[in-house]
Amino acid sequence: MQPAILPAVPIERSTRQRAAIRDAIDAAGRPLSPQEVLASAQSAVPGLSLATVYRNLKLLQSSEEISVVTLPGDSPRYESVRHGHHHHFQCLHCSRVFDVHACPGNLAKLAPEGFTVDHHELTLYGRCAACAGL
Amino acid sequence: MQPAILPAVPIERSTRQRAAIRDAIDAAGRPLSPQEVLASAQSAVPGLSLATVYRNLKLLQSSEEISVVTLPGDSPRYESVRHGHHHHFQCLHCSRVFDVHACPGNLAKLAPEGFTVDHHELTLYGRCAACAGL
DNA sequence: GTGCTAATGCGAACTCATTTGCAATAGAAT
DNA sequence: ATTCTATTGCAAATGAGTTCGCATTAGCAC
Repeated sequence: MQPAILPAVPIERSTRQRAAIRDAIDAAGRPLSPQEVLASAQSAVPGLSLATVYRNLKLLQSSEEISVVTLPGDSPRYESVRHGHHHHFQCLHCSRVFDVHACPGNLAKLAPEGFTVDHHELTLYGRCAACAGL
Repeated sequence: MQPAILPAVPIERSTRQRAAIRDAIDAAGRPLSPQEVLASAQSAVPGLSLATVYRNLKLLQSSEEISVVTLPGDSPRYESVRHGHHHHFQCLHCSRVFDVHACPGNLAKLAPEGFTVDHHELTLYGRCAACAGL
């Protein structure tokens, strides 16, 4: 239940697989699912396995290069850490997730009396630009 | 991927179990997990099983008495349908979910160019009143 | 009360994302 | 080139949540 406190552990070696995974996430500009990472990184490393994607997603989190994006009712996505506070948009048609660099802000006051707000997650749903006409 | 279209199917019989489950959800005033429904409804029907809770959660959804609340990175909760548009608060300490009857509103404009916003989900995180001092 | 069958309780089975064991491979320091 | 061991690919295993098969129980119409 206690979330593990992950010190920024240095990664030991540099491998083609890890580079491909890192590049896929950096290049995407949006949070990717493990499957999406696999598909994208396989164009650089065809034999790449899903287990390696998972292992590296965990390593890259430990080294604080990527962060997890959790969405209501869907499995986690991963994105580069550089982005500051922002939210997400999920397309109802293709299920892809995009960044939304805006925030309604000042949501603490929405909570009931006696509740303390620490942070918040906002997810917009609709059609992404690519799926708009489909 | 296509969400099943559930017609409001009438429930055939009324049982003690179903009544207890319905009452637990109605009385809670906040979305409950299947386990919470079980625990609460078992005070009325001690022998109640989790399978029956799941079966009735599904039935009560079909009959449009309850709706599902999905949260980032957590399993679904269930609540009475009567509430209108609202959001949720999850306590970081006890994991319970509460209703937030407020909405920042007008979020469609936050989406990127070419994106269409259909609806949105907002989840606040922090300490609930009961866990404030813990 | 009788009969029909929906609903229940139990445990086993399933789903799906994620993790792990293990032998083989390949960074990188020497 | 050699050595050491982190990393990989594969397949099997895990785990949490949810569903299902089946014999039994219990609504409800008659």
